[in-house]
Amino acid sequence: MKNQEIARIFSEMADILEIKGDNPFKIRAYRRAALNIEGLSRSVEDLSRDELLEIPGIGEELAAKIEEYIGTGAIHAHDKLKGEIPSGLLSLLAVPGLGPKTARQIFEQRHIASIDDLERAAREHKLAGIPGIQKKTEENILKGIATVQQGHERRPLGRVLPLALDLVEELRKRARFGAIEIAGSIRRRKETCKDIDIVATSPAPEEAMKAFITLPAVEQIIMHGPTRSSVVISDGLQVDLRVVAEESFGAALAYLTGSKGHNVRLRDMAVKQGLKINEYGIFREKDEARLGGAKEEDVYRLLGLPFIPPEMREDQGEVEAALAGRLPQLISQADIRGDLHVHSRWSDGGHTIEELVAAAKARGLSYLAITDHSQGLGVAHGLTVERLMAQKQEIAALNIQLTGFTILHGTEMDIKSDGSLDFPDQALKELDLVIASIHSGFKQTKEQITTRIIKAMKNPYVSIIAHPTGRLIGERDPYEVEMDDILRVAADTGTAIEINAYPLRLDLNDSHARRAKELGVPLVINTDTHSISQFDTLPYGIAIARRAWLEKGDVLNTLAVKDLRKRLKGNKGLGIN
DNA sequence: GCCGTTTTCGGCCCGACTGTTTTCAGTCG
Repeated sequence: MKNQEIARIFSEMADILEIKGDNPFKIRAYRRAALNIEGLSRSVEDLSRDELLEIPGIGEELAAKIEEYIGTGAIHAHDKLKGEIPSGLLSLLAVPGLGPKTARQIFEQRHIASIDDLERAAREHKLAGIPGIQKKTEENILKGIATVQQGHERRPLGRVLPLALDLVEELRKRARFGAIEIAGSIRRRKETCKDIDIVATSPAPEEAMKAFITLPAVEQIIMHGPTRSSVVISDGLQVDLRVVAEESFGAALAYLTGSKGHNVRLRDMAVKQGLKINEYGIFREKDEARLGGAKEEDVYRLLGLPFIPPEMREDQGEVEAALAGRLPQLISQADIRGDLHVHSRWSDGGHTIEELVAAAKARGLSYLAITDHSQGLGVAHGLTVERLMAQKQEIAALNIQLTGFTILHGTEMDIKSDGSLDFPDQALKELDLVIASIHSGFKQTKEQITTRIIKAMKNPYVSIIAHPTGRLIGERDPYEVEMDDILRVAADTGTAIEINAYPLRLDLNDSHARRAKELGVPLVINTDTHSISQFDTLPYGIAIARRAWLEKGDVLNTLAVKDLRKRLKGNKGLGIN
């Protein structure tokens, strides 16, 4: 996908323009374009000129540059800009606290254009004396370099969200708080987050801030003011706390939830309506009269917009959809009626089918598909055809005893490296549903892997493709796959694609899932449970679905089991409705 | 460079905190 490459180029062009001191609005235009291309659900290669122009923040000039890149593999204006500053100077911008103005000064006055040289100069106090730099700035630069070297990568939502909830609980124990909410990218449920933003009210703001900066987990205080403080906690994660008055809580929550692009859009709309939005409220421009701000809804209502759910606030067309009254009714966890991807002790799961059923019932589900691994996956104790048939008997017997709950019998069948399927059709047609997925040959070419998956989808018994890119966030890159081709074939064959809720998978991701919806691909949200606690990862799958603008009707396992059987591709099974 | 029920030209979101300053620029979110 060229999107990431083009986004990186636009972002780099913005950096260079900033170092050069170019028009700030032009710089912002490049940054906005970069962000929006990065979050796009389709590859720019597949878009016509008109479709490119529909992307927020892309006009004639940038559309032409995108086309130039697709055609020639380079953008002339980018190469030209790169020639105007020394290579290496850009790398200085990676140091937190060191921006374009200072970087430029450092280069012009000391001819420093690498982080190594910068570190040496700071240690030897050779930066002091540059306008605006004294001892303290040298120290901060050294701290910033340490942060860069430690690696400040984004972390999976599945790690950061529980950590954030713990911090909130800890804060409540240590100081008096009124409202307290996690904001930022965690609230938008981005799949990875680089910091934790908390917004709160307190009857004793100073006490609240004090409690925050003295939390046991705090390793470094970046800044500490009366309404805002930032710290770094033990594992290198930055945490920001904002404390505001009750009348401002909603405005602050909206502001700190972002995204930045979304906020800019709202504020822009406000200005045009003679209003002003900041983190303290919504005000009338002419007399500064406060119109609202206690509730987040105020912000949207006063702009004449319906409430936009946090997961959609990415400046990816949600403002336009809201204006047109076309906001989707996002799916919620309560809509999910069953889980279609569950492993039992028959393969590599930790529990018996009965235990899994009890856990699913306790969570309000009304059906479950037992989908143990197939024979080829030896490490997971995959089932032979004989064991699969024995399992079928067990499930049939259990179903007779159950009321108001149905166990579907399925398999998670391996798509083997050579593209063949691990069970013969005669076995597959005995099942209620068939998941096919890849567990080997990750290093194959994009064409090979795409072909393997497409071949599986063309099998009439394959109902679902699970975790279609195989990624493990932060641990294993997705394998190369032409997702748009996969999704088109899925739509043609009626094969469902899974959103795997396991926090390190989240596969499909949000932008692929949004594209799937556009193409009319049926989707399912599954936990891929191997142990009972994993049922509780469902909210992460829901989060991805909501970020993809999915509605209840887009997801098959919101259906009652009877209707699910009608919609799932493959054998309708012999089971009980 | 984008964008338009105020505009096709002239606007473009807003504030906290820090360090280095004698009143503010730079950076960040």
